[in-house]
Amino acid sequence: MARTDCSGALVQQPDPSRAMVSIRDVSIAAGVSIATVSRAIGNPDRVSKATREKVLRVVDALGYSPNLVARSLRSQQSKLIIVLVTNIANPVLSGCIRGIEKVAQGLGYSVLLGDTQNDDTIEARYLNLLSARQADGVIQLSYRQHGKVDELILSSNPDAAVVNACACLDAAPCPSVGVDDVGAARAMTEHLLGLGHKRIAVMTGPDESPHSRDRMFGYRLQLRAAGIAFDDALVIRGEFTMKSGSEAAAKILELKDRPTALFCFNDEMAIGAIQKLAGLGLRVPQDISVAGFDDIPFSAYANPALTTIYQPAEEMGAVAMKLLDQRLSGETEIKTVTLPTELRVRQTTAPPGAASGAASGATSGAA
Amino acid sequence: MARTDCSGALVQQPDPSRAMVSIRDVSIAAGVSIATVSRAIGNPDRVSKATREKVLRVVDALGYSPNLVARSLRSQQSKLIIVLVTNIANPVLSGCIRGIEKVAQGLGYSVLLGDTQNDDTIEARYLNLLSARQADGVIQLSYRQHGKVDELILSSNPDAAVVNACACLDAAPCPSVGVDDVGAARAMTEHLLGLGHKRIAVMTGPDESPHSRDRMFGYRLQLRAAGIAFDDALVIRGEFTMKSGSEAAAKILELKDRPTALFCFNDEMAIGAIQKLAGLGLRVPQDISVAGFDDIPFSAYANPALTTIYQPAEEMGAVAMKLLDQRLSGETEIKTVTLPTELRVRQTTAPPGAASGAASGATSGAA
DNA sequence: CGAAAAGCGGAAAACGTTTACATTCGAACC
DNA sequence: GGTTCGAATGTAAACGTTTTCCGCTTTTCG
Repeated sequence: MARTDCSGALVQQPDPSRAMVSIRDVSIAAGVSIATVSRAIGNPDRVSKATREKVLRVVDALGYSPNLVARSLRSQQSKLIIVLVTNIANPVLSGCIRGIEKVAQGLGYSVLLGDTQNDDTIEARYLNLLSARQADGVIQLSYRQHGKVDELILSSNPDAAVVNACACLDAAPCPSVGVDDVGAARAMTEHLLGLGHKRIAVMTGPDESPHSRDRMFGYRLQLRAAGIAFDDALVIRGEFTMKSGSEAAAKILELKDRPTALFCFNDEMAIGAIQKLAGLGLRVPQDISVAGFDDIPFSAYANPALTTIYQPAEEMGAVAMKLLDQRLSGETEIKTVTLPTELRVRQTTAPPGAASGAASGATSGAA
Repeated sequence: MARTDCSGALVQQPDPSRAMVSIRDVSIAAGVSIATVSRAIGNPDRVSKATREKVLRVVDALGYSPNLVARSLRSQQSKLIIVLVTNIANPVLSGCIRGIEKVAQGLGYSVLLGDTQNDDTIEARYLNLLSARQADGVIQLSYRQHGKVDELILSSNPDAAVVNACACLDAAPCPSVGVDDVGAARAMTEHLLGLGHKRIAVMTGPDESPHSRDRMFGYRLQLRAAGIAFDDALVIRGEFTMKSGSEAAAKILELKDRPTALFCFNDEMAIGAIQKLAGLGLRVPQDISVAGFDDIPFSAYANPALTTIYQPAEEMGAVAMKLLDQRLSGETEIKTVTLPTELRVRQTTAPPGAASGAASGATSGAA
């Protein structure tokens, strides 16, 4: 009897019996051997046209779809890749994931996402899928550096199909894609210096993070280039979250000679900081300029719109997936790709003590 | 020769030979049969203590880890589940995913994330993993209703292991978890009415979205309860994005009798709308109140902080995963779980024409 | 002390494919 | 017309497990 689903459409039921139809069923129904069915599907030129069509008709009629598990077992590859990410809610990382997925589609891979939550146990669980042959490769998408990936995979098997993205470029003994954190931080510092700021505070993430380290390095380099002495009192430590940015911002007011600009090492921090500064009666950018890093989607819509550094997240993901595919195809060279960032000047930065409201507004937020 | 990884640690190499070590290798090295090795690992009580320890020692020494593909083939389950999501960058959905992952961990499942980008082809690709036995079940996490899930899976196999989350509760012929959109929209409308607003505009998402439909229904219900006639001119259509919210906000000013409040059906829209309204010279909430829906993390840090409806995203994910597990364990009853929402009054809503700045500030954003 | 029961471990089938090798058959070549 | 070659298809091994069915040894109990 014909069933009607909730959308009201009349639906065919190719396979009335519950049991899964296998290649054997197809071979019997088509009157050929199992091998011929397999060939008709995977190597169409190895069977005659007549046979191929007959088989494909039966495949259709029976609603057969090959058991990928069996195929994996036999062919020793799963066409599955794992993406390890410390925090799926991070906009940069999720942009990167989207880039990975898009390229993976085209290359015939499915993407298994593992949210490690910065937990070694969970990370190890996912990596186990690699050694258990349930996945072909791994893209590591995170700030953590000495996790299980290094330990479990690369050290015991330097040829493992691992690629690094959105993390430090130099340390990992595997192909990587990322941005020039040092250069980008220099550009932002230069922008602030160019506006006339002399005392520029920075808000940094955890010391272990290579991003913290590299951005700090860029900041110091550019200060030196401008002949301004680095002042450790202007360094505020926090985490890469809005909450932490909000909390840490209070320390700004405690400084005796209050800085006129604040460079936060990511946008969430900056957004949290701006909220707290506004609550404390400081106007941004009139009383203090604030800059971020990442250009997450919300930054363009923040009020005022955030000056920040754009990272090509989606493109990083795309490149990472391509690198992984090359690796899986036998490429052994360890490539490192650096993608360009872009300074996006919006409304949170202005000359110190500027009477006029917003900055020149060169790049408006809402595209 | 001992290798040193980038972190400087000296690393053991349990398996110097490149080839993967199999259960057969273990059985030979331990001097037992393959069956015994399998039992020692999977059914520890079925072998003697002495044998078990001997085997496990060898397993350790050789660095053996079972081939999950072979195990899947034999045991007919992959311990993999697929999460289909229309947009991974959506904060509600990524919160939900996190909830799924947490529960999945505990139940021994790994999570395969599929970003469908609202594309039927991609969705079908992922669903194919189900029929190909590469995955055990699916959690559909999206607004789209008549996609391939209904068509391919449920209609031809009503018992398929599919669970719906964050979507409409009534239509899907499968277990679901979600919130009471109608009730939540009523609560928000009541809040605005309670502040004294008479002309409340709404900004809705695509008409196909069950969220649009239900939230609109709640809005109208509450208007009627308050004896206020529904005015179609106050309905602005858009998409659930900041960009769309920003664009649609311009229409507010074109209305002849300008509304004093704007209820956006998600937070992104509201954030986009506020940005545009501010740009047009309207102060929020003094000149116009704005409310959102979802309570994404940024809303508490927006300036001013957004009044909105909190959805328990992570908990929805957790429940969805539990429902799926029940389904996979043979449960056939189709359960529907509704989780409570919460009205979070922040700074973007105030009485119409209020001279004072912000609202009472009952619930401050930064927790 | 003998028989039944229980504990332990081995042999082999099965899961559903892919593919190397074998077979068949017709066509082409000398 | 016989030999050779190539195309088309079939046979069966292999992928690495889990698990059923047995048989052997040891214990338990009458």
